[in-house]
Amino acid sequence: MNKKINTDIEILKSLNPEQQKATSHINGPLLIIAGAGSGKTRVLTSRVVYLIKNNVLPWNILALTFTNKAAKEMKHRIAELIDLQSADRVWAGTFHSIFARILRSEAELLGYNPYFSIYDADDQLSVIKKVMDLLQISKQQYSPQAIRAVISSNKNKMMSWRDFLKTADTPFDKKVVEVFKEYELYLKNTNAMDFDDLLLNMVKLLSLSNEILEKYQNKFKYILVDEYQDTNRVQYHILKLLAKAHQNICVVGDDAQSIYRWRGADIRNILDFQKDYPHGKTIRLEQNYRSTKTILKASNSVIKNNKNQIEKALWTENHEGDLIDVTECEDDRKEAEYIAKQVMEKSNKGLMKKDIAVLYRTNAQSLALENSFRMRSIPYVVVGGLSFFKRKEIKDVLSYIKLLINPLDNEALIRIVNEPPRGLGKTSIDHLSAFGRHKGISLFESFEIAEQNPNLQKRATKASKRFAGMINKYRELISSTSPDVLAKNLIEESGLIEMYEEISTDDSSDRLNNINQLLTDMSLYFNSNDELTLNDYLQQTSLATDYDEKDTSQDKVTLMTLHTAKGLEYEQIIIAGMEQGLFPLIRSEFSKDEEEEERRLFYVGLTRAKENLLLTYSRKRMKFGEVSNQIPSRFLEEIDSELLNFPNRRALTANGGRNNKKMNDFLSSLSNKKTPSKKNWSSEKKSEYNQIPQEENYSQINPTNERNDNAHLKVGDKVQHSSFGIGRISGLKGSGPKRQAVVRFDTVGRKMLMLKYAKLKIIE
DNA sequence: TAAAAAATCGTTTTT
DNA sequence: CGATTTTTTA
Repeated sequence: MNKKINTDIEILKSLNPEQQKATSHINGPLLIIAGAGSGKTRVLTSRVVYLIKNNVLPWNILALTFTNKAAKEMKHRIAELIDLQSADRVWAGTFHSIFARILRSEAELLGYNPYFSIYDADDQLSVIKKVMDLLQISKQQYSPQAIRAVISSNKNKMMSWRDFLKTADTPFDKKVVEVFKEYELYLKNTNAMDFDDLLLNMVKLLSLSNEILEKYQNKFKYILVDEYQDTNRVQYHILKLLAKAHQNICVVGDDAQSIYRWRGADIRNILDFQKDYPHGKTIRLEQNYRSTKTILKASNSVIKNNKNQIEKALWTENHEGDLIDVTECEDDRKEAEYIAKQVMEKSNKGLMKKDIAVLYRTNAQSLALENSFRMRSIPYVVVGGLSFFKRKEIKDVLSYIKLLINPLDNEALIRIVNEPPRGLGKTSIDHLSAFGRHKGISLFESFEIAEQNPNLQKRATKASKRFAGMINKYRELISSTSPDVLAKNLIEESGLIEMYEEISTDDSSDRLNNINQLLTDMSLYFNSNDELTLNDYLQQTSLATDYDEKDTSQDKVTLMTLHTAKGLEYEQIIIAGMEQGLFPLIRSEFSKDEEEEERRLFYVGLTRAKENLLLTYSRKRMKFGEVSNQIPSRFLEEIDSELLNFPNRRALTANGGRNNKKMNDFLSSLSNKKTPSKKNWSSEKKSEYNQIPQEENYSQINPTNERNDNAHLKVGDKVQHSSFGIGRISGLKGSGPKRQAVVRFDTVGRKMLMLKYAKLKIIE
C-alpha cells in the first residue's frame, strides 16, 4: 500500500482545484456542496482512494450511498485505482444494507435473533391490516395505507407510539396510535424489522452502552455520505453518534436536488452541518462538466423560482448546445408515439439507444411508452416499477425460505400456507392463530400441534400437520445441504411449480419463468462463495432494487421515473407528461413546499441531460379510465423562452387550453353520448385548474336527464354519511353519475365521495 | 373451501 | 381502466 503514496499526485492531477481540496482533506468534518454534474461521485471515490493511500485502513472507512448500485460502482472504481482486496474491505453500501448487516451480528443485544426478517412496505401493510382486524378497527373507515404512512413518518422522526400519543388529537390519529402500538409488538414477536427499524435500531444499539458506541466509532474512523440532502433525521442521529469521537465525517449533497422530503428527508441535516461541526470545512463544487450551456441555463432559470435554497452559481465550460425541444401532443398515446419516433430518428442519426432515457413523474405513465416502443420494436428497459423481488410468485418462493429461516415470521407463513391451495383457508388460519394466542405459542407451533386444537376440522388438522412437517423436514436439512439445492427441493415439494404448470396460461408461464430465474440466480449466488447462507441471500434480496441490476451492455432505451434518474446522466433526456397536475403533481397545488420539491425534481430531470433535452406534454390524457383535458405544466413557462424550440408556445401564453375548455367539454360530451354507458359526461378531473365555476359550466350543457338525488348539494352544506358521520362539503366536481363531493368529516377528515354511492343526507 | 362474480378502490415518488 | 377486495354461489 505504501509504495503507492507517491502516486497521490496522479489522483489529484485530473481534478480541478476545489475537487482537489475536497479529495485531499483527511481529518475533520467536511461539507461538500456539489452542484449537479460537478463530479461529486468522482470526488467521493478519489477521497476514499486518497485516504487509503495515506494509510487509512480500508475497513475503517464507512461510505454510505443512496443505492446499492452506487456503492458497487464506487467499490469498482476503488478496485481499479488500488486493488480489489482493499476495495472489498471498505464498508460501502446503503444505510439500510450496512446497518442490517451490523444488526444481524448484534441482534441479541436488542432482543431480536440474528435471523430476523426484513419487511418491506407491502409486508408492513399486510401486518397493519391484520392488526386492524385484531383491534376491530374498520379498514373501510380508516385507510390502512394512510395509517402505514403515518406510522412510518413517525418512525422517520424518531417518534414512538408513546410520543405520538401525546400529540394525537383527531380520532384518526388516536386509531393510529392503537395500531402503531400493536404493530410494533407484532413485529417484535415475529422477529421482524421494517425498513425504518433498520435505522432506528441502529440508534438504539449505539445508545446501549459506551462500549458498543466506541466499538463502532473505532470501526468507522472515516465516514463519507453521498446524497446527504436526502437523509432523514434518524440517519442524521446515527451519523452524529458515530462521528462524535473522531469527527472525520465528510458529507456530499446538493440541496437543489433534495427530492425525498416526503419520505422523511430533512433539509436541516445539510443546513445544520456547520452548526454541528463548527470547525468543519465547506467546499463548493460549482463547475458542471456534464451539460451544455443551454441546459444549464434552463435548469438555473427553473430552480431560481424556489425560495428555499442555498445560493450557488453553477457554470460550465461546455459548448452552447442545441435549444431544448418542447412538443405538444394530442393525447398520451400520440405522445408516446411521438417519443418513439424521435428515438428512432436520433438513433438513425447515430445516437446509441442506451444514451437515451425517457423520464416521467408516475410509474403508470410507462405503459403507453412501452406499448409504442414495442410497436416499433425499439429495445427498451423499464427501471423500477414493479421490481422482480416484489412480484407475487417471487415473494411466495422467498417466503418459503423466510419461514425456514425465521419460524416466527407469520407474514411469510400466512402468505404461503395456502399457496398452492392446501385446504387451509381463512377460517382454519383464524382458528390456528386464536389457538396460538391462547396457548402463548407462535402460529407455526400451533400448526405443529394442530391435533390439540378443538375448533379445527379434521381435514384442516391433517393439512396443518402436513405443512408443518414439510417445513420442519427442510429446516433440519439446512446444515447438511447446500442452500440452493435445499431451496429448489423445498419449492418443488411445495407444489408451487406444479400449480403454475397446471394453470398454463400466459400469465402463469411468466410466473413459472420468474421462479426458475430466481432459482438459477440462487445457484449462481451460492456457487460464487460457499460461505454464503440462505440468510445472506434473503438479506440481499429484501434490500435489493431492480435498479441495482441495470445492464449497460445492451443498447436499450431506459424508461424510469424522475426519482429513479437521480445520480444518472444521458446524452438525450426526454421528459414526458409536462402537464399541470401531473408534473407538478396535483397535490403540490396546495402547498408551497411540495411545489418546491416538484420543482427540484424537474431540476434533477433537466440536469441529467448532457447534450439534448426534449419535453413533451399532452392535451388529453387517459386517467382513471377516462379522458381528462390537460394544461401544459407551469414549469415550462419558467424556462427562458430563448432557450426553447417550442412551436406551440402560444398555447401557454394565449391560454388556449382554458379558453377552449368549455367548447372541448361540450364536444367531448357529445361524442361520448353515442355510447350509452355510464360514462356519458366526460368528468372534470382537472377542475381545480379551470377558472370557470364548475356547477354553472355544467348545468348549462348538461340536460338533467340523470336522476340524481344529490343534485342540489352546495359547497358549505352540512351532510350526514352512513359510516363517516357528519361533515361539511368543501368542494364539488364532476357531473352526472361521476359527480363527486369533497367532504370534511368531523371524525375521519377529508374524503372524496362519489355522490352516486355516498347517499349523503343534508342536515342544514 | 374455492372459484366465480360483483363491488370498490385508487395514483406520486422508494431505501 | 385495472387491480384488489368482498360477496355469492357451488
